[in-house]
Amino acid sequence: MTRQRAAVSEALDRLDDFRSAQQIHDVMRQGGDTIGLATVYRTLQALADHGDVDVLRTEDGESHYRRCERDEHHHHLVCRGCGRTIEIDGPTVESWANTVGAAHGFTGIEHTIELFGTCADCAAAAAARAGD
Amino acid sequence: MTRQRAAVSEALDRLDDFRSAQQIHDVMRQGGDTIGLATVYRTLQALADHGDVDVLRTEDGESHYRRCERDEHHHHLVCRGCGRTIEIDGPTVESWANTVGAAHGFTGIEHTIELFGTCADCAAAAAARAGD
DNA sequence: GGGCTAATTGATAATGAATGTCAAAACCGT
DNA sequence: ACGGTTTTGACATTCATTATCAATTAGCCC
Repeated sequence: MTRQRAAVSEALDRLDDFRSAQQIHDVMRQGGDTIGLATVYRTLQALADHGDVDVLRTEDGESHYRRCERDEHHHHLVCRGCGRTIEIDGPTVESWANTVGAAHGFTGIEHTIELFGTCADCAAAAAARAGD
Repeated sequence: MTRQRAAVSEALDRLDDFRSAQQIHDVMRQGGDTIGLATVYRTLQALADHGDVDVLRTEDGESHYRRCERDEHHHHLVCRGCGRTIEIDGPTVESWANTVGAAHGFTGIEHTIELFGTCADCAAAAAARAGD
């Protein structure tokens, strides 16, 4: 463990929604950390491999990272408006995925599941704006 | 409809698994079509917007396209070995997604679900190789 | 602490998918 | 065929990510 890796980990603790590697790098520099962009990328990837951060591929192909709270396999429900993220587990989908895969003779099933929606706060805000 | 758009559509008919825009462009050129890369990108995107092709984001951030067989919303089960793709629908997951979203006060739920596995043929081939 | 070796860092260059540009070419109703 | 609009495509550009590699640092034995 190096100073830089610890700093990335700390930065992730302060942030609580998905951010790109570059955003994390910017935040760290503004917070006074001296760290190179390449190192941020490397560290985030290492953390992701280790299962310490969640990775989300945005629609335009960027990877966004976020400290994950739980160790087990899980998915996300992300608000389109504010980016608030809720970690969810789904025994239902896990078994569904395996069943569907097995039904077609597939083994070693893995799955990618992400949910997007508008959270109650953002929906209320949108309604207020529309009411003006 | 122009000659180029028709050609892309035909190329997609011949291909039956997910290919990148560049691969499709290459195949077309080798097949004698005269078409620019930019046009392939534009056409694929238009087709995707129209729901005529499925888009899959690979792990390294590339978009892969494939003619889709059914009109309704559906997901994919893709073989890691040979790329064979099976289109699946999942009333189970659809309702699960909405239920989970609603439970957290989210509205307008959308979801991304992809399944990956090893198909029976590829599993058999792997077993044969291991047996040597 | 001093010294040693291997791993890590970071400025910069390179990569590569995807998009913007814009003049030339193709389309279409008349 | 004609004029205006749309589309095309070679090329340049953007931008996230990865490779490079010399300089720095971590880990460790004494």
